[in-house]
Amino acid sequence: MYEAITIKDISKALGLSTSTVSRALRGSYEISSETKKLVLEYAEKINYRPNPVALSLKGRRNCSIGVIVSEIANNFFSQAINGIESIAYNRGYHIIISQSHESYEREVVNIQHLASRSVDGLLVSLSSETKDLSYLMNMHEKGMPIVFFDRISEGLNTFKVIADNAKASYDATNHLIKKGYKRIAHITNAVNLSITKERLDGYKKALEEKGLPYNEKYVQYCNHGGMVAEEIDVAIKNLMSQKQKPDAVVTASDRITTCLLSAAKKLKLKIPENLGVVGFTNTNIPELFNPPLTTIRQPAFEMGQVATELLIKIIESKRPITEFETKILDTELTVRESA
Amino acid sequence: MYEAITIKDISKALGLSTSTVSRALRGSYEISSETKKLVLEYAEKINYRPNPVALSLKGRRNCSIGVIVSEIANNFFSQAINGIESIAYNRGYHIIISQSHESYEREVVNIQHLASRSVDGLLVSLSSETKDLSYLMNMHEKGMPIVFFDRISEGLNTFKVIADNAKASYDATNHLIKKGYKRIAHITNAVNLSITKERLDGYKKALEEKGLPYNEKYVQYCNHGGMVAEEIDVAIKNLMSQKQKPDAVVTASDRITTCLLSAAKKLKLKIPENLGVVGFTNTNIPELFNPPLTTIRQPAFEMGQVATELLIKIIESKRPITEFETKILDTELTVRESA
DNA sequence: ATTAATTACGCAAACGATATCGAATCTGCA
DNA sequence: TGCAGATTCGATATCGTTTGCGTAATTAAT
Repeated sequence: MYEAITIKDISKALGLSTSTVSRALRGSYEISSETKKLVLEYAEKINYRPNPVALSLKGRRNCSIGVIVSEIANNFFSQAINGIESIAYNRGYHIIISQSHESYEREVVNIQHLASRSVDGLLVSLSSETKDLSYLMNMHEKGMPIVFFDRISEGLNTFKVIADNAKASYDATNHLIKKGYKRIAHITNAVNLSITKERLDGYKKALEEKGLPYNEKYVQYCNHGGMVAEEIDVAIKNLMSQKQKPDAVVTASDRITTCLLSAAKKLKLKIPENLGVVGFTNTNIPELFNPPLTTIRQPAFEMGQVATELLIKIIESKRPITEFETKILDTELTVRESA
Repeated sequence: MYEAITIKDISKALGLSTSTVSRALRGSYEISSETKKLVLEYAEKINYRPNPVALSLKGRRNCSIGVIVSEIANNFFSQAINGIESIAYNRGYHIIISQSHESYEREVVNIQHLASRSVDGLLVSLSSETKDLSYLMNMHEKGMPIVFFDRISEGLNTFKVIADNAKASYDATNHLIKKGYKRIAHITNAVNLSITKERLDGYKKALEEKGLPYNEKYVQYCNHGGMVAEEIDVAIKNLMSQKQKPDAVVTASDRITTCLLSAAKKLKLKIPENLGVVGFTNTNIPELFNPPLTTIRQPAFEMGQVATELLIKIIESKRPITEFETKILDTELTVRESA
């Protein structure tokens, strides 16, 4: 197996004890400056790197952060991860990424694996299946720093970073209403996700304010967030088979938006004439779609950054933090041709 | 900090030694079946999980695989990672993902971090800056299993998994020629990447076979693979400022393709009338673009799967493997409206 | 000169799990 | 009864690092 230089190699070469070398490396005041210099220079010369595994075992900080998201192959999450990495890298942390694929079981397995590899903290965006948070609460109580982002839960008292989902869908719905659409549907994510509730609230509020009726049948849930293409087909079918077909849709995720466009193309539905579309999406090429998409863009990169800063704040805090807040970041509605 | 149940807790509770507990847990023949049963049941009851960090330190297998790619926010790589994960998960391995962001320095830092966290093996796709592989060769000689995928190097004798890039760009170029395009350009990745050479070869071969001249000025390299938008703008400007403007382009990456479409839109260039486009891209919605894209799709998911299977084969092999092969997977040309 | 304080370092235990070696108990056989 | 061999388990070293404690050597104070 791959073997590296250890502190023992240094101590042998220099005729010192391992403890002296260790302390010299860490700049302890107990070591004379000459010895320090000797050790430091030799370590530099042979390119010594402390073994993080041994450090972990000793219980010291690890300088690594575990990240769990449902799916990497998703613009929002890959951008968020880039934000996470940008901060982590600057602060000397490494990130370890896992995917839950919207499965509760895989979420638990992966998070436990991260914890047992002794990451210093966890950045969590919940799977759409997750209802029981006891495993996370357990870890949290035992002192594992955790910050939620995007898909959060009230069950855990810690920092949370989200987009202003309610306002975003309020704005989107409002925009459609202003454009003259009357029967606005909402295709959204799994029902128990925090983002789903937040977005639904904004959607309802906009309808209410303009005196439009709220029709339960106009809200379709995709339990796999659009990762399973069929569920979106079913959702669209459900919408379009109603007596009063909707004339516009607010879609709540990247996949849902694109699948809706595909379905509309198959059904020869003209956008925006037959169907207005405003979508939550973080694609960087909304203008290249046919038609160019009116989008709500979430500040994914910034969310990752803010969440990471908060997590590192917890990790590096001397005394336990008890006051937590939820950061809410603004979204951006960009009007193009789809509505 | 987060603390878990150890073998010591079990031994204390059961009045046994840690060695007995350890052996019982691993099913050693030296332990009586009653003791085994006792230990196993108790371990199950209190939900004991061996500490992977301690196992790593002991030098045993870790059941984790390090992955390094240039960019996660890239359809090809995120799909490849899903392929990697699908195999790894089934075989009981966890994956740890890092990004080089096309930087040699970050590649080295991240790979060394992965190695020092004692992953059992490495799945590597090189950054576009990487020329010096000595650090990887070093690890490889010391016994670290390594498999390259997509962006490979001849410098290391190990398994490699690539798409049939030469054939892919040959097919793409050929398709454009058949469609009547005469002056076909090629916007591609960094010059020292293996995929760049392979794709250029196929491009040249197609031109040669049809008796079309090869014009160096028609080949533009993007050293950041399109991550820096300007470099693509420059490439397009370089192409379009020539006396004999190209009438078609073969683009070599997702980003390059989409940036080209954006640029064409700005320049009011009509696709496919003024400019034929065939692009290497793994987007799952090529038909939603305007116009629908003629694409070369790489078998990203399968590449990830194959690479992972090979890596696990090396990891779990009793004796060192000395015979390595390079797997070449077929790509898929799908004709749509852009050419 | 004797004691106290300071400096500079080494010894050994610890983190959690495993493996080597050795020891205790039991069984079978002469 | 005595002894070899099998069976079952424990003590200990180990991985690489940190850390509490001990101690020798030097310096300062009385």
